[in-house]
Amino acid sequence: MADDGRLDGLASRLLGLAARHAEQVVGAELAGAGAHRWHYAVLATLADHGPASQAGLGARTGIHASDLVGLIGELAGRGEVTRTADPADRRRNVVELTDAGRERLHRLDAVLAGAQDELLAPLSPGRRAELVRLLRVLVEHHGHPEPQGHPEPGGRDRISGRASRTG
Amino acid sequence: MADDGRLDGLASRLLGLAARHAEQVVGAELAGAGAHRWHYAVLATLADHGPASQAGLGARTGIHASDLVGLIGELAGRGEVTRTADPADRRRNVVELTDAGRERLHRLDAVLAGAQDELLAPLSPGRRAELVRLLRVLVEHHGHPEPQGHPEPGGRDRISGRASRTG
DNA sequence: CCAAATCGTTGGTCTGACTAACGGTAATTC
DNA sequence: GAATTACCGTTAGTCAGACCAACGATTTGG
Repeated sequence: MADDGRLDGLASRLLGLAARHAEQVVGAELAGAGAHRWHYAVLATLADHGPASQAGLGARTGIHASDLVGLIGELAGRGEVTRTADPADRRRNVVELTDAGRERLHRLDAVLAGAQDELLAPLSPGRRAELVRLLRVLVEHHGHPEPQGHPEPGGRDRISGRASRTG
Repeated sequence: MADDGRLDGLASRLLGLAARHAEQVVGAELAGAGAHRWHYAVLATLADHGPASQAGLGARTGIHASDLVGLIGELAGRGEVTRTADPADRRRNVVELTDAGRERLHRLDAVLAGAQDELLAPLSPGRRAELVRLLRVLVEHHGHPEPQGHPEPGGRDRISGRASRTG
C-alpha cells in the first residue's frame, strides 16, 4: 500500500482531506440547486427546532452572526423565511420558515441525500453508520473536552484557541 | 441524544466539524513548536520519500506550487532543507533534508503524535484505527473515483475537479 | 436612573487555496 | 539546428470562509 509515508496515516490529515472532498461534493451539488451550505443549515435548523432569533441560529449552525445577516436577508428575499421584530424583545428578530421555505428544504433534502451518497459511495451502509458514529464522538468531545479532573500532564498554559460555538 | 436535527447526522457536516477541530488542535500544537502544518508535511515527505523537486513535493503534499516557493525558502533559511539546482534538469530544484531538518522532524513527530492523541482522546485504539481505515477509503476513492468506463452513474455534468465553485 | 449585557448590523481583517502570467529550461519536431 | 511545445519555479493577485471590532437600539439589573 501507499502507507509508507507518515502523512498517509495521520488522522488529522485524513480528516482534512476527506472534509475538503465532502465540501466539494456537497458544495457542487447544492450549487446545482442554486443553494449554499449555509442556506440548508438555516432552513434545516428552523424546520427541526422551530423559529429562532438570529443569535439562536448562529449558535445552532455555527454560522457567525455577522455572516448570518446577509444570509437571512437572502432567504427572506426569496420568501423562504420571514424576519420579524420580536414583540416581546425588540432587539431580536424572529426568523421563521415559510411554506416556500419548507418546500425548498424538501428539495434540498433530496439533493443533500444524493451528495451524502456520492460522498460515502465506497462504504457499505454499516461502515457509513460506523463512520458517523465515530465522528460524532469526536465532535461531541470537542464540545465538552474535560468535565473536570487533572489539568494536564506536562500541560503548559493554553495556547490561544479560537473558540468555536458549535451547538 | 442530540440527533433530533438533520444536521447532527450529516456525514459531510460531521467531517467538516471534526476536521476544523483537528486543524485547531494540530495547528495550535505545531504553533507552540514554531511550525505550521506545511512545514511538517514537507519535512515528513522528504524523510519518507527522499529528495524531490518542488513540483514533486507539491504533488505529494497537495501544497500548491506557488505556496511552496516561500515555504521551501523558509525551511532553507532555517537550514533544515537545501534547495539546489538539479544538474540533470536545470529547471528543477532538488530539495533535500539536512541533519538539522531531520532533527527538527523528530521533534515535530513527537508534537504531532501528541496532537493526534489529543484529537482522538475519546476513542479507543481500536476505534482510532477503524476511523483511519474508513477515512482512508474515502480519500483513496476521492483520488480514483471510477477506475474507468461509464462516465458516471447518475452523474450530470462534470463537477469542476478543483474549485469549490465552478468558475 | 445608570450601568452592564444582548441583539442585529456594518465594515474590515486574516488565512488558506487558488489563478494568471512570465522567464528559464528541456524535449520534440521538422 | 531552429522552432514549437511542454514543464519548472517564481511572482503577483484573486476569492471565499471564518473571524473580530465597534456601533446603535434595546433590555436587564442594581
